[in-house]
Amino acid sequence: MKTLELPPTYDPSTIERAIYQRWMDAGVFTADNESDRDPYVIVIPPPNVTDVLHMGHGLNNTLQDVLIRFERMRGREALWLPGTDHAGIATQNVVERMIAREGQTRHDVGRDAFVKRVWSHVESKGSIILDQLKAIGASCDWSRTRFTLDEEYSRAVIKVFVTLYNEDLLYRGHRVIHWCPRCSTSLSDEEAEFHDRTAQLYHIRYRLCDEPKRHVVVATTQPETMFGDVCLMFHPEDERFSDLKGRSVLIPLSDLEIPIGTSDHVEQDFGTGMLKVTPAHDANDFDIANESPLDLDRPVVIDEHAKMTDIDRVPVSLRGLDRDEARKQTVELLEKAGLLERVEPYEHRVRKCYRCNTMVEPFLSDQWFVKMKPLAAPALAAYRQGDIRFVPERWGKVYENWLEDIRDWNISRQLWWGHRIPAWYCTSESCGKTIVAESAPDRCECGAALRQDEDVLDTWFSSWLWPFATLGWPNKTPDVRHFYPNHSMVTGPDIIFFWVARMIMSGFHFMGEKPFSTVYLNGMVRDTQNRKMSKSLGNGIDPLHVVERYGADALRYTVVAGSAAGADVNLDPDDLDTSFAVGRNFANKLWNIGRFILTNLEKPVTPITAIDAGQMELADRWILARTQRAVTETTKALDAFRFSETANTIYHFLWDEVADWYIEQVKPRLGQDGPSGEIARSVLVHVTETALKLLHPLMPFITEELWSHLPGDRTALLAITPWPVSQSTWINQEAERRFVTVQSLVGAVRSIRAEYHVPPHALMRAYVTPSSNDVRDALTSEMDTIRRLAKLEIVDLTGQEPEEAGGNAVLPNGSTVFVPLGDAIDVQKECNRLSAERDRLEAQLVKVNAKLSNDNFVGRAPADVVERERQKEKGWTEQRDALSGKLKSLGC
RNA sequence: GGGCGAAUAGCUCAGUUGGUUUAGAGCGCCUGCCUUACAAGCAGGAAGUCGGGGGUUCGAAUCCCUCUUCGCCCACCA
Repeated sequence: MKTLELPPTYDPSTIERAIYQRWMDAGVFTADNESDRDPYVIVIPPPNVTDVLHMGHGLNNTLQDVLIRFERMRGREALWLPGTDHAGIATQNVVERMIAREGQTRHDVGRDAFVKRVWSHVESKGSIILDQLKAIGASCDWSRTRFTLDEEYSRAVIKVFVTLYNEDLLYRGHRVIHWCPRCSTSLSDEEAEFHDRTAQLYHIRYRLCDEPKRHVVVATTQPETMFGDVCLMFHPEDERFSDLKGRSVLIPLSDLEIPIGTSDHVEQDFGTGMLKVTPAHDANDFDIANESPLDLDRPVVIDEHAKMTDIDRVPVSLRGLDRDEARKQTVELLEKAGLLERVEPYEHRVRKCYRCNTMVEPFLSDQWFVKMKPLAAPALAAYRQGDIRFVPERWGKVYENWLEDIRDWNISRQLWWGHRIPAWYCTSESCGKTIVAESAPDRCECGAALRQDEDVLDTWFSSWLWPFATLGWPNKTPDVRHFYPNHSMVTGPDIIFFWVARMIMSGFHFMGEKPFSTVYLNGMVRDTQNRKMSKSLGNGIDPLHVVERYGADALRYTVVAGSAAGADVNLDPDDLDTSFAVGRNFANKLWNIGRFILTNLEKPVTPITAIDAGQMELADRWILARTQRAVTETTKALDAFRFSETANTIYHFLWDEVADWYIEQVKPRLGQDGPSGEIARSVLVHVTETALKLLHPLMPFITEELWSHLPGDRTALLAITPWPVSQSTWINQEAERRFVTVQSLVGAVRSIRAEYHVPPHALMRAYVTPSSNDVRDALTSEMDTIRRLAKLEIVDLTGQEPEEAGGNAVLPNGSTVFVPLGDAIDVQKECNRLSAERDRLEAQLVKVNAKLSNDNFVGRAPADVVERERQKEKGWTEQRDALSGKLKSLGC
């Protein structure tokens, strides 16, 4: 037996570190790929190496750890695979900002030196992230930690690129993509996020060449792109313009002649119904120009720095200007020339870079794309067949809609930090061959030298392989065989498109099987104003800070209890005491329960299995039954990903039932030598053990610590102790019912004492009229408990009440309680209370009577429902009659 | 333009397929207690026409319709 002494206050900081070390020393997090046990695998959504973790990670990783610890205790071979993401643009931006402070750009530093610089930054940040995960108790298998730019992982990424290319699912295309002028890279559709914005809609006059007095008005939000116009288009059925087809107009200011054509894509109702087509600066215009029978050029008038180009089409005074300045000056010039008809405010959406919030520019360039339609098909089918399930379900629809009209994925980025694209171009102009291969060939077949593509891959093009590349794929490793597919994926709904959907696609394509079967989408952590927590808003909460102040368990409990069914969790960054009070208080309560038990277990404890159930008291049978209910409910809730329900179930079991009732009941028994004491100690230890097991996935540190102090052999860690099974033999409805009677009697007496302000230490008498023999037996067997907890000297069960004034109450089962008050009673107050009570009962009786006299109800409702209503009616009638009697006796 | 979500006590939210609920919890509030595990505690208590309106049903916070207010996602009306 270990020490029975615990420090009076719970100090998480010292305990948590030591406990984590014990888990590591015992190797309980390390998964065995040769185990006979059923695997259970979660791969971590790899945090970006750029930043330290925030509260959102705190929530996300706590939920994963809850699942992993639960399944580990259940006997599965649990693997939680940790790692980090190189986060292409985000990380490159951070390091660029660092060297900008030194007055340099990445081009000054040079590619190799810059990448080296990023690596050293990443190595320092990456270890902080892993330490943070350990601090919140994450039971990851650290021996399998991965990074998306690891050598082995990179091989998988390159292999995937080459494979898709050879399968004709990946190609180099020339088209208009989203370009971030600040990051100077292309972006995928998902990376260019929409933002609402009020802009100006400029109505511009284009003069007709063959009829100079007449002009055509075109509405646009971007007049500066007009120099890149190649034609105007109207809808073929638009009669307003039917005479214009085949004629031509002059671009204002540059006086370049462009034709007028028709296209189905033009909306007749928008603007003037006439569209300016600027193929190099609008993806739709690019398509329209491609489809058009007209022979159209694609002039570029805005460059990669969002400045006007210096081609002939652009007026000299505008060349080299930034896009905003160019717009301003273009509008002024138009106004001067009398070519601006009007300007109106216009609500629309613009796309911004998801990393730096800069407005993206449509930009015509060569990029690599993945053909997504063929990859999406099996991913869609799997969802529709129910092979992959989303929790909460609604996110499945979001996933489905996206896959249904998925578009090709631009995967090349004009960055230096990332996986270099494995494509080489022949430097001989006459040959011009492109070679895609896993390793660099020396020369082109034609003998000329080769030049590797300068670009790197989208960071998501590596993370979409995470569920299997982390296991060693493309090698057929034991890990791949044993741990694929994974089981649950726990992440945020904001990356369903970026990551979840693409993982499912790559899983089917490269592994022939889904990567995981359940996707749990946790909510966002928000502040009191419902804003996302972010660095820029300064409303973030550092998980480490919370761990230092209140402990990891308090943090974990708080976020788990607050996250019902994927709902957002609100926390106040300015008031951590309040935000984490629930977890902190519960941890403290738990600690004190532990302290009480340990200081009261000086006598030997008999195993529960050796106890004669026939000698148990009512309270023992009751708490054992409640314990079994807690086991069943907790297991059910965890199986269904109902995290907050799990938290609530254990909380109320431990606090309301174990602490407030059972411990109070057994206090006098624990030190006794006879069977009553022996049983109390035994049951208390059993109940505590079970509660600690149930709570361990949520609050691993404090439960492990308390576990180690409990009597018995504690060499085995709680983390790998088998999950409690439901023992139906302990379920005892009779005991539960009877103990409720005891609870309600004690409660009723306490209530009467409080109402009449009876001094707390004054002993009183209670006269009870039991409504049945069952109630009488229950109260008789628990007489001592009732006397002690309700501070009574006499409990009279004869049903004979003395002729004096007193307070009374009716128990839920219809029994009545009368407590004489002597001089303390306030007759008027008591009369008011009783008549209010009777009125309430009358109202309820009216309702239930109506229900029961309704043939429809009696005939059609299930028999047990009807029976319940009858019982209600009976009980309430008795209560009402009893009250009437009381009122009369008080002379009201 | 489509789609989704939210609205329940002063605050933050539970309420799983309609019926073991006279709608719950935590915080806050009121009353009384430093009862030798815990004042981060104990006991008792007040507080809600479940956003408005209509419907289905024997029965609705729960299902349907509609309106109002907020939030999110998607979409080639420039």
